[in-house]
Amino acid sequence: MDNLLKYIHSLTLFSEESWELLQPALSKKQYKKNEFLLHEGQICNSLFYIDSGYCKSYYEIDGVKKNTAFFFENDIATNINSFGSGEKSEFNIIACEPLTAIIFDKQKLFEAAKQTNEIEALGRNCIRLFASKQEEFSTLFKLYSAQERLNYLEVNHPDMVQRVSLSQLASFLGVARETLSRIRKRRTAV
Amino acid sequence: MDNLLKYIHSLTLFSEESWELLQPALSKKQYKKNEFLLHEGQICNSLFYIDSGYCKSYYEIDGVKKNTAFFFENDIATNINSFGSGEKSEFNIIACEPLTAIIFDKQKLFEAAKQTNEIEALGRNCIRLFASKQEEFSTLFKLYSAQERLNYLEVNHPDMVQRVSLSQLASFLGVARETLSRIRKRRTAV
DNA sequence: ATAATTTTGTGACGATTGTCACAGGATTAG
DNA sequence: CTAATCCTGTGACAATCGTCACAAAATTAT
Repeated sequence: MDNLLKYIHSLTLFSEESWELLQPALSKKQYKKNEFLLHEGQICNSLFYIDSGYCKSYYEIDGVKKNTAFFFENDIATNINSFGSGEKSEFNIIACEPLTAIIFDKQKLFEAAKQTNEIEALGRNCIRLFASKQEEFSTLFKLYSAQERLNYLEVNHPDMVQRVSLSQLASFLGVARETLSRIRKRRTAV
Repeated sequence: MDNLLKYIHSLTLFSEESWELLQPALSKKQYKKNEFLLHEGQICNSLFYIDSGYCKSYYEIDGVKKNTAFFFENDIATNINSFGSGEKSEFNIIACEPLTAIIFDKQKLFEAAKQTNEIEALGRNCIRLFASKQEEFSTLFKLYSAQERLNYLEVNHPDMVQRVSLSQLASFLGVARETLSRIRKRRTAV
């Protein structure tokens, strides 16, 4: 739980008492590679703090998998829409490596948040960070070409480019695997 | 303020007392067409509830304006990253029509939220909705081609397609104006 | 009402991308 | 270690898209 506590302190003021009150809402879980954190059709009642390993979210449309996000250590993974509205998830979240997550249970988190303002603020900050991240990647597509998007990732998220395979990254960047391979070739040639 | 109150009630439980407590954080403002709600370089200390009219967010890169979002009646417009972190905004929000907004002041909203859980829940819900919307549009680019994206907007956001001019919409969809014109031609021909 | 400005449509052409196909390299399982 | 599987690179070709240019249409200002 050390990483999580550091993460929380980086976000907001958090007393030891709040930390104690938060405990009932938390549970640690190990996932094998290719194990689902969230399955299409499920309702998402959790925030997944990624302690080690990484996972991705993807839609499956006509049998084709399309990656929409990657979540690494110190990220919160969730389906924010399903989590908030109680609707079924339209996408999957799956471990790409052996993964350890600390799971925030929605119901228990809300109960804990009633008891102290700090937990409430934590929840709000997590959602806000999540929204910022979505905004960042959403913007990428409107501002930049495929080549510039790769460039952006290499500068701003080098870990992603290093850890995620080309095929998987291509899907996230919204281009064909072959295209990304050629973009990379063009770039390194320059 | 009628519209806002309805909007709030659609989101969360809200007593008359909370409504009273919220008032100091609210102010109504009229914007002319092409007036800025938020300017690049400013820190965003507001949530803008759009009462009437609509606005857009856009980046200006090398003199070229790129639209990243449109906000219509009953939407909340803001720079969620700047609002949360206090960093300067990298983009603008500008009225596309004469516009009436009800502005939530960050500082006063936080003070009000300390007094009642309902206001706190309202703030959280606004941010969550905002995150959902970002996620929705972010996903569009990873799942669909330009033509399919237009299709999606026509089905799921017909108001946007109707009210926003082709050139402006093209920028939002990440394609050239000419391309969108041709896509539309192709589609109506079928 | 008229002029000025903005928006849209379209042709031409080169650049980029998607798709199919296949081969070589890397990784994983047994 | 060997076989099977997955991942990556590349050629060919068609489809799509961006850019430039200009004219027509629509909107706005005077």
